[in-house]
Amino acid sequence: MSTVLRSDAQRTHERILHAATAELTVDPSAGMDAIAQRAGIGRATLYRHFATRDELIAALRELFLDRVEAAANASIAETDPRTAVLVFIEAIMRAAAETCTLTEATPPEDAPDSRSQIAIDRAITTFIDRARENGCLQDGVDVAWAFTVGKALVNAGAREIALGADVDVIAPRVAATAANALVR
Amino acid sequence: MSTVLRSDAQRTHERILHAATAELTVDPSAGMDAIAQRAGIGRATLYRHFATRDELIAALRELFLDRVEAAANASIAETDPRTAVLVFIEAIMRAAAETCTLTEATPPEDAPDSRSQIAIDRAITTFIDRARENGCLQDGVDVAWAFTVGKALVNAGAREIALGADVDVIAPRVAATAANALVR
DNA sequence: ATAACCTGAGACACTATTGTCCCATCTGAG
DNA sequence: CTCAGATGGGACAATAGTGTCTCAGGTTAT
Repeated sequence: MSTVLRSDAQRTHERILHAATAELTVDPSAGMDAIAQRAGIGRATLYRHFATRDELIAALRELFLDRVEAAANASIAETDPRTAVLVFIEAIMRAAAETCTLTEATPPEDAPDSRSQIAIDRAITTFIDRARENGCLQDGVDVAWAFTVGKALVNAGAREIALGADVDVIAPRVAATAANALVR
Repeated sequence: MSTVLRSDAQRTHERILHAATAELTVDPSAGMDAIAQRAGIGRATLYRHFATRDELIAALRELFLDRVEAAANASIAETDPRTAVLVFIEAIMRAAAETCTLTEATPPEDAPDSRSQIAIDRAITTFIDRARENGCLQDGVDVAWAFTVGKALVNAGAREIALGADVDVIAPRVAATAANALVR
C-alpha cells in the first residue's frame, strides 16, 4: 500500500465512489458486482480499492459526513431559522448527490459515530432550539423529528437524482419542502 | 390448496403479515428466516403460506394498496385541501403500520400496478389539482413531488413505528408534517 | 525505455439464502 | 373420538454473493 495513488488509480477510485453512490442509493442491497459494473471496472479492481463491501460503505459514509459537517458549520451562521434550514438542506442534498450512504439497509448504528456525527447533531440542535425560541417552529417538531424528516426528504431527493433528475432542480426543492415541513 | 384456512392457520397467516411488515420495514433485505423467527413460526410453515419471498412481498403490497385506496376514497370527499392531506396521510400511516411494502429495495416497478394504483394516483391528482386551484399549494409542488414527499414521510414514520414508537403519536405527526410540506 | 504500478478476467473456496421435501407431532372441526 | 389439516425441525440441492488469488497485458512516471 503506497502512500499516494497513481493518477489513473485515483480516477478509478473516484469512479467507484460515484458509481457506488448511485447504485446504493437506488438499491441499498446492490452487490459489489453491480457497483463494479456501473463503475465500468472489473470486480477485482473494486476489491483492490476497497477490501470489503463494508469498507466501501464506511468510506462513503465518512465522505458524506464530512460534507454535511462543513454544511452545518457554514449554515450555523444564518440567524433566520428558515434560511438556515434552506441553506443547510440544499448543501446536504448536493453532497448526497455525489456521495451518500444515508440509504443504508442497516439502520441501527453500532459505531459510536465519528467526530462529524456529533458536530452535525449539535448544529441541528442549534437550528431547532433557535427556531423554537423565535416561535417559528411547526407544532410537534422536536430535534429527533426534524432529523427524521430531513433524512427522509434528502434520501428521497437523492433517489430522484440517482434516477436521472437534475440536482439543480431537486436540491432547492428538497430544501424548500424541508423548510415548509419544519419551520412556520 | 383448500378454499378456506383452518382457524389456527388463519392466525398464523396474519402473524406472518405483521411480522413481515415489521421486519421488512426495518430491514428491506431481511430474509425469510428472520421473518419466520419474528413471527414465531418455523421457516417451513412460512413457505407453506407464501411459496416465495416475492409472493409474500406482493401480498403485503396488495393489502397495503387496498387500504390506501380506501383511504383515498374516504378523503376525496374532503373539500379543504389541508384537511384532505391530513386525513389521507394519517390513514395511510396507520395502514403502513400494520401492512406495508413501501420500503422495498427494488423500486422500479415492472408490474403494470393493479387497479388500486390507478385509483390512488387519481385521488392524489385530485387533491393536488384542487389545492392548486385554491392557490394554497406550496411553491414548486406538483403531483409527482407530492407523491415522492408523501412516500418518504410515510416510510420514515413506518420505520419509527416498527422500531417501537407509538402509532397514535407518529401518525398525526406525519400527517401534519406532510400537510405543512405541501399545503400553504 | 524501463520498472513499478494498475487493471481485467477468470478460477476458486466459503458463506448465506432460497426453496423443496419428509416425517413425527400436534390441533381444530365434525 | 377421529381424521384431515397444520406445524416444527431438519436434511437437502441450488443459487447468489463475498473475498482471495493468479496471470497476462496495459499505463504511468522517471
